Amino acid sequence: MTTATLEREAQSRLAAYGVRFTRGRRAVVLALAEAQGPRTVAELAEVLGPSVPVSSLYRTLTVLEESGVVVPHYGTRGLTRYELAEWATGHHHHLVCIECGTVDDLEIPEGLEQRVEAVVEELADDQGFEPAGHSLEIEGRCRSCH
Amino acid sequence: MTTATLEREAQSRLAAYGVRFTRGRRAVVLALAEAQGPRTVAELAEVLGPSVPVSSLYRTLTVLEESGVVVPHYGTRGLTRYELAEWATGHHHHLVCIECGTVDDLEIPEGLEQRVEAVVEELADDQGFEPAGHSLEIEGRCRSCH
DNA sequence: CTCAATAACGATACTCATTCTCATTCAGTA
DNA sequence: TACTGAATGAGAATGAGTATCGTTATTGAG
Ligand SMILES: [Mn+2]
Ligand SMILES: [Mn+2]
Ligand SMILES: [Zn+2]
Ligand SMILES: [Zn+2]
Repeated sequence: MTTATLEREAQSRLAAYGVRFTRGRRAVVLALAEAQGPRTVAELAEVLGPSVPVSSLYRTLTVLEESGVVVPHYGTRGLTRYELAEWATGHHHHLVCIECGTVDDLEIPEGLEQRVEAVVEELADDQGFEPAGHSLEIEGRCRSCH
Repeated sequence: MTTATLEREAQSRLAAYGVRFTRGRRAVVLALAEAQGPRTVAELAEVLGPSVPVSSLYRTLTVLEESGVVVPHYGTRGLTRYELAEWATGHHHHLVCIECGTVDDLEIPEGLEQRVEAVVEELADDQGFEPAGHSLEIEGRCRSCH
């Protein structure tokens, strides 16, 4: 997805939610587009510098989440991470380092993906659970933490 | 697994880690054994009552985690949950309610489990990642939150 | 273009889950 | 029983995340 398309889509979702696509919001969306996995507020603050103060960063991420532009990820100790929603990234999974906490994106083979989805539908139904998505994460030690 | 076996195993792991299996630690292990999914400190405190003060509960869970008796679960906003490790529960997955945050245990068919494991090994290897486990979670709305 | 009206921003105070500290109590051993 | 390190528990400290509120930027009517 090109940057222009990404911006247009984000713009449109924010508009549908009834808010503007401001400079700060654009900066956060673009920073997340550069990332190879979900990012913490601290990591984003590092990349963005003082142009987006931390209090604004938190508020921006909340707005982006509520408008469906980003999704939160809670897979690592004590820290919430954010990434662009699946309309932007495509469906994918994660490698989570249990040592340093970094999270990287990961694609899995289409065949497995389809079987996972089938099982998700079936099991969820059995339990009176209304499925909205699934996450498959591989936990272990990343290259740097071996 | 019987309560007696569970206690013996927990005992042994704590001993290997060099600490005692005290009354408070036993109470926490048994409370987790009763649960149908990972539990927050607040939920455990509710069940355990004042016999295990919150500051002790946190410390106890840290010790149990370090000795391999319990594992943390970070799948819901802002709260860490704990459950008995897989040697006690068997390998399983979770249903996570995106509305109320409750998490329930879930078994998946053996066939899928094996395929997931095969893919985990293969993909992790490709990425120079040393896999230690995986988690497959179904997100959606639970019966009470439909 | 000017001027309200409204949205967004940013510094700061606050909340609350979790961790730390330290004085006290407990358990194992001689 | 007395000694000693482990464990406990009350409360203080920490820090990620949220709420507040005065200021600034954007919008659109006139
Ligand atoms: Mn991702
Ligand atoms: Mn579980
Ligand atoms: Zn790592
Ligand atoms: Zn629910």
